[in-house]
Amino acid sequence: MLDRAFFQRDPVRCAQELIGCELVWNSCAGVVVETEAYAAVGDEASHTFVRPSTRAFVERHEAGAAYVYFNYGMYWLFNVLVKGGAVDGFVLIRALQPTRGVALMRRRRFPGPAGLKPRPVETLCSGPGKLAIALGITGEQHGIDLCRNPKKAFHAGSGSRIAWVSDVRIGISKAAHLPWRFLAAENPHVSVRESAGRG
DNA sequence: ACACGGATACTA
DNA sequence: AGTATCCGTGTC
Repeated sequence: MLDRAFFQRDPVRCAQELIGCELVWNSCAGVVVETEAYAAVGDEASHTFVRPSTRAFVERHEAGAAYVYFNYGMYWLFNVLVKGGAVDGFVLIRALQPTRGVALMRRRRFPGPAGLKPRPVETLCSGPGKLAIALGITGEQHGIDLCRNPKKAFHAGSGSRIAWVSDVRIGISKAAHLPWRFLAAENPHVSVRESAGRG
């Protein structure tokens, strides 16, 4: 399980090194294949820029705390607090390659009677809203310590370190030019492929 | 292309 | 109270 020291560095470096790690969430798990870094200071796209409540969250929680928030009236988005390095911030987990609990993920993502054609595994966690549904992450887990319980934690990736590429952040209207999105190279489980000419 | 839908932080 | 905004997804 990744310890607190892992998250006591700057968010960009954490976002890079989380690629290839495994996120374990109860009986489900997946390899992190897409992340984005946000800085707590000077980053217009970070909640800390406009929300006093988020700035208070940074103050009151330790590195490795889960920051879960509700967006677009429908989706929970899962971040981890990074604190204690050169700058504080968050890493948004944007996509996973499922490794355990795939059947349960499929039930959560596509409830109701089992369809005649099952959705491909690449669609289960290929986005921040999708992976929260697939893992069962909600606001109930907001603020929990991800360095305490191995059943809700990041774990070092098995085998060799996965190669990542960087790209601009997506889905935001401000400070989107920063190359703070990181993806596992040529991985079909990411939300959006890297734009041309990057890496 | 568009609808879906709620928390947060503004203005007043 | 009313308004603008928001790190998204599925279907049109």
